[in-house]
Amino acid sequence: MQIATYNAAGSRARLPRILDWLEENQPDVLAIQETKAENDKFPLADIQSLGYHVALNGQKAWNGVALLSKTPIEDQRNGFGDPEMPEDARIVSGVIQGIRIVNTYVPNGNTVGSEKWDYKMKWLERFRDYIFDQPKGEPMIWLGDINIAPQPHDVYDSAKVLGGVGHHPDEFSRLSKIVEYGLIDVFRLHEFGGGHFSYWEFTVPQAVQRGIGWRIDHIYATEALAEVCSSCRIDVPARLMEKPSDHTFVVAEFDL
DNA sequence: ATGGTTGAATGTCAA
Repeated sequence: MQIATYNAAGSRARLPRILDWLEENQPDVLAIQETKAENDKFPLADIQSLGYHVALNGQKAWNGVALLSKTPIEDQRNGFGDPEMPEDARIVSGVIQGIRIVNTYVPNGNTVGSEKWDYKMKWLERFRDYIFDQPKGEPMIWLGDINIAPQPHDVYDSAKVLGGVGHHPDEFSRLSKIVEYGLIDVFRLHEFGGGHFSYWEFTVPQAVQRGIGWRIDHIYATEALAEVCSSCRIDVPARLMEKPSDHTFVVAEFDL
């Protein structure tokens, strides 16, 4: 089973990239973030025509997540389902082939100390409870744009950006409390070194070529699933194609 | 390097 994640930075603007990648790679599941479209504006028919079932949690202009699957998606759940939390479209989850798949677009945080930063901290704390509410012992995959590069070698220059958004101790501690549930970052089962990134800022010229990137798009799996994860790769060439997103695809293979 | 680029929406915000 191949499962992938992609922050599209606009599902309509990125439709050619999405369709090309689906046709070429034929993943069983693709989790998309930043669809930036209300559900009725998502390019549903184009994706369905490639044989995918789609679960949507969209909103106008910003955020928005989608879950694509070759097999039916059961028990779709959008958001936290918590009246205490804003209803911005950042979570879509469903059960695919018996596995609970949770696709998230974690808040960016903008600037350390800002209102958006405070929301990111609150969101991560609430998401810890969301994960811990999942039945223990059942297989689960959490993937998406995590907006945190948790280790020094997950960013191009840790010393330079440490303490800023995306590479801050307050993010590290909150992410740790989520994965304490028993979630394993499957990319790090296969790659131990630096220089592997999934996101490069639009505003940095030749960022990919210069290695100025971040690994903030992750795939986490519960232990039994992680044990059968045979590969996890980042599709860097897809970031170099025409009209790319600022992120690229991360894909993991599970031998089920 | 305090600008730079992009998307969605159409003035301006978010990333």
